[in-house]
Amino acid sequence: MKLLQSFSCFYIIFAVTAFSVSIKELLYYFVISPTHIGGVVKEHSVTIYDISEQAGVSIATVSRVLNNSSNVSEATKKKVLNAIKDTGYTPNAFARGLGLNTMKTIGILAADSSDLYLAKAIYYFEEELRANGYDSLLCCTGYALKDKKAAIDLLISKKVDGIILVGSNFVYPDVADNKYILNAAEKVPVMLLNAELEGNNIYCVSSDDYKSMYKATGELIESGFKNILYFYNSLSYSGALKERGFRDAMRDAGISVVERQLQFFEGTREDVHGMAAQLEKTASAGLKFNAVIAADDTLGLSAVKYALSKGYKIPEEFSVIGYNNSMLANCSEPELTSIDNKLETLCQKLTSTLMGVLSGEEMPKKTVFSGEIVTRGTTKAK
Amino acid sequence: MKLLQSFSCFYIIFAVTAFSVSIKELLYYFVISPTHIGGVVKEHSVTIYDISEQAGVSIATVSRVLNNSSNVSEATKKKVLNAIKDTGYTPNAFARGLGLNTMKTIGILAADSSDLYLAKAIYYFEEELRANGYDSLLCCTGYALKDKKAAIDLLISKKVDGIILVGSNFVYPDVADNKYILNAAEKVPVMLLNAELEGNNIYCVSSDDYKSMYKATGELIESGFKNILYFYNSLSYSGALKERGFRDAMRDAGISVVERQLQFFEGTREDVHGMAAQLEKTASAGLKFNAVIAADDTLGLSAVKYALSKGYKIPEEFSVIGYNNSMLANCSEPELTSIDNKLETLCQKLTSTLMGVLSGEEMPKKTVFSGEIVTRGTTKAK
DNA sequence: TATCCATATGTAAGGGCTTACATTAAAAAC
DNA sequence: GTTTTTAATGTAAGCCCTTACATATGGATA
Repeated sequence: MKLLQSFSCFYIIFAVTAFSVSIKELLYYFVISPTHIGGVVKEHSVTIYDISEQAGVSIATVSRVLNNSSNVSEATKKKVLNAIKDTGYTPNAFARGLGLNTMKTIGILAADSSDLYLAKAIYYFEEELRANGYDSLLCCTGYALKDKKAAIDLLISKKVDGIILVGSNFVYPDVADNKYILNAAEKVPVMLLNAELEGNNIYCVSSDDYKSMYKATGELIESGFKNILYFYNSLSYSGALKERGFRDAMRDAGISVVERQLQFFEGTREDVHGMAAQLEKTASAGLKFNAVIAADDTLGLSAVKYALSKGYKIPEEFSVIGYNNSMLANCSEPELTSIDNKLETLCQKLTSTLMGVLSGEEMPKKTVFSGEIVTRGTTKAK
Repeated sequence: MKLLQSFSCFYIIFAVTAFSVSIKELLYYFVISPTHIGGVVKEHSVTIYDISEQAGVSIATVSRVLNNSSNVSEATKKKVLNAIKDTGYTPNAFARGLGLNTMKTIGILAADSSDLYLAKAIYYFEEELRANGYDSLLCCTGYALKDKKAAIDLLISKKVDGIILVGSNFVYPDVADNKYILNAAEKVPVMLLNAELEGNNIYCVSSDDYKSMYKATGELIESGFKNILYFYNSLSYSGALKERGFRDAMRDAGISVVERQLQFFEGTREDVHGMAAQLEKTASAGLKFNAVIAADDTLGLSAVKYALSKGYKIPEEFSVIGYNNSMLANCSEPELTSIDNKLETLCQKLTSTLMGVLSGEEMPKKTVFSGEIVTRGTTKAK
């Protein structure tokens, strides 16, 4: 039996080679045919040609029906629509995109889409974009520069109509490092959330992190705290603003700041325990602090955790202010005072700006919203 | 001056119409040229033709270099790569996709990408997919059926190679409502995370939520709690499993359950205060409970909040178990015992299954992982 | 009735890429 | 030195749409 099979197989190959068809081609057609994908045999998919044939019209007419173009009689329209329904036809977005050079897609870049704040931003963007007929291509890049570059190239090759950089860590202090954004902006509009960068075709929407942090620090000082620790985990553009806000507020209050009073946390953004541990370590290394102002709610929460573990009375003996006013602020006990930077507003504004740019309107290159301190249990009420 | 302008403009139109160019065409070329997009004049973008010219080779060779195909001499390769670098060429993914009928893109559908758990899942998927050379098209659908349908159609017309449905709320109790998934699966493989559905080209990866909940309830009972409130906010597939796990565990322990002991929370998934308020209301309506088992960490956290507000000693007088073992579990004080359903493992498995399916391998239609109770401060250690 | 238009439909040319097949040049075998 | 093989490159067709322009058809206008 086995022998017979081999034989007949050989026979076929022989017969075919007589017609000068290569074995490779043979394999191609009979074995590794690319129409066999995903476990389903993809029957040659339905195209406008099939529709045009079935409806007895030209492909141009079909296309016109699909695009709701003018000058198609009701009768033909009906015929075409029926044919579409019968065949279950879906237009091929590639072919369309190739012709139109747009796929109505916006690339969204975020370092980490699971970060509470960024996730929220992505959600708002996706929602707004969809409402405007655009889709979102999501790329999470991590925090390394070269991955960000690669992701942008990829988005551009996918012909996105615009790029949104979610979060300030796309803009670097060193100007040269931002070249990759300028390059991208030569091809499509680039939108920055919570970061600023001058450049043609670059638009920025951000919250005034400097002012927010300056004000928050000021409030802590006013309510009697002088030994304030600044706790941060990002060297981003807005990170720098926040830090400056803290420093300036301290300086303006005549309080000097030693460097180790600014604590950088290197671990992951969710590691509440690690954060609390770092505060503990800092304290036992001799630094005295009875208040923490954090660049992020998670950091703020860890400070609450630390203070509770030390038995401090919050907010009388120990105060904490977080940043972003995320749901986390409601989770600790006492609840966390936090700076709300109006994320939803920012995202809406950014999207509408992008839409304006895409339709050729003149749009503001820079929009800044101011934040607001939401007072909860970790600071004294004024 | 104004007049002069008008005049010269008229002159041009006249001159051109003499060559029989329509006004429409004129407008097309001079005013609404589609090459003028996003405020930047999109110079006719670089194609392989430009590269081939500059490198002095054929387009086929350029393509071969781009695809790392065999049989290109080092010398030509270098020439081509230089030309690419010089021109800043990026391949047009549409054209590529049109030929290959794939854009190496997977559609990710989630009801709400800002939900802590779903966001994490999306993050893992994005990461895994990228590692496999695929991109992610993200659609957030909300929780309404018809929006889910529309989103799927959209993804299919964008020729995604597969679809991942993140979260169990894509599968409905009523079989007829799931037709839309079966339809999608006729075109591309559909992957379900934390849900199950029989069907050709549908693959499910989930955690054993029934067993986890059964076990967790059992532990609460064993440590002496009988008045357990089940707190949930989702009527999803896995939601039903969890509920059954709870009910069966109670029944098997000989404890009868009244319906209002199962509390459904209708508000948003982040509204910790609303959740706590509902527990408060339930208690003051006369239901006695000294333990809460929650279908989600946020719900669990709200129970901790409630218990603290009542002055209960946790975990001795009041115990809580959450679900998902998210970062929230580390945020409360005491920290929340929670069920870890191995999200990362699930996502990895799901992605690798999808990759297998896409390359034509036979893959398991259903994979189930069991969860694990991570004991923290809201339950007594065993 | 002859002329002109508006409306409805068709024809064909891209758009940028991949790839089977054809061709050429160089190396290996004779 | 001639023939065969192999490696390197080129040619051209096809992927499925959109749309400018050409054509056909009927009705309104002169």
